[in-house]
Amino acid sequence: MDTNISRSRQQRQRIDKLLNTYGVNLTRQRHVIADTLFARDQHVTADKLFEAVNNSGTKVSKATVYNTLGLFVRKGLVREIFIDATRTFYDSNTSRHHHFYNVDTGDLIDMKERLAPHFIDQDLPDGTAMDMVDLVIRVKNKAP
Amino acid sequence: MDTNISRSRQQRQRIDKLLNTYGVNLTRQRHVIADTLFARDQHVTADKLFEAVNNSGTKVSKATVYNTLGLFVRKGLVREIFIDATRTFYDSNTSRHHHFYNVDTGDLIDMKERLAPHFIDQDLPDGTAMDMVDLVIRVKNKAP
DNA sequence: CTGCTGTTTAGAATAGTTATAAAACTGATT
DNA sequence: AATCAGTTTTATAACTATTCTAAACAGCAG
Repeated sequence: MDTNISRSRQQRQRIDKLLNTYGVNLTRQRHVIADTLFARDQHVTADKLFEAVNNSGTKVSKATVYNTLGLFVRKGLVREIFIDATRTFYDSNTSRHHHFYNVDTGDLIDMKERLAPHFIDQDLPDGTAMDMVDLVIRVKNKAP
Repeated sequence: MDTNISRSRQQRQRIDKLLNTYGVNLTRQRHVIADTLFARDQHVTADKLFEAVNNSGTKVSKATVYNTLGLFVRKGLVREIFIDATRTFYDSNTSRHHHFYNVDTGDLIDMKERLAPHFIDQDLPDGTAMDMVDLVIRVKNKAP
């Protein structure tokens, strides 16, 4: 009966280590947020994460969820994916990959890396350096 | 002294034809909006367009600018480019091309097509068809 | 001319996000 | 141990981009 307790303890330590590695100070709020976010590889909106966090017992304000996600992005723990003006996803998988976005269902799906294009660092606008490649293939459901 | 008048008449006719071709009913508001938008190939935000339109004499509400841009997108006259939660650009050039976005300056720059990747229609998620490819290369200013 | 129908407009409302002021923490000093 | 200064974190309140909806309008039929 202590499997749950010991698993959650392990999980807690895993998160502690992760946040430390990326130079993020530990707080109660950040812990719950990270815990929920890194439970698995996922694409989540700030709002959905806010719901999930607050359903898990601990109360955290929506602003804190945003601030924390912003911090995680700056520290490199998660990646922001802008789909449209009202849909920003946070990807708990930061490895180099791109996305399919289903405009009908709203699902964001990982693209196998081999499909992703390889870019040349030459030919960027003068005086600029590559920051990040944002590739989203918008797909729609086939009519049945 | 009638060069201006005749040019604007020509321009008016060009816009009339354009909107007709794409099946957009003509109204006073749509005409000013289209006139401003298609004056040249450009990347413009709804807000900037709203300003430009209202500086040119005719008063149009911001909601109408948004509604009209939405209509133009659906009809295929312009293309939406989502940069982040607070920045949606409308591109008056709908030909197949992609973009560089300078995160320091906020400029959106066309990418020469030959740099753009060529995608395969195979390997899309099951039951889906390609809708549109959104590729934005985020660049930052080189430190001097 | 009058009533009907679909379309267009724009004021008001909404939703996602951010700024700021207050709260909590840290850790040095007495 | 208590106090204080400085810093970090939180979350309320405010903001801004966008959309909804009710009213205005245009075009057609009788």
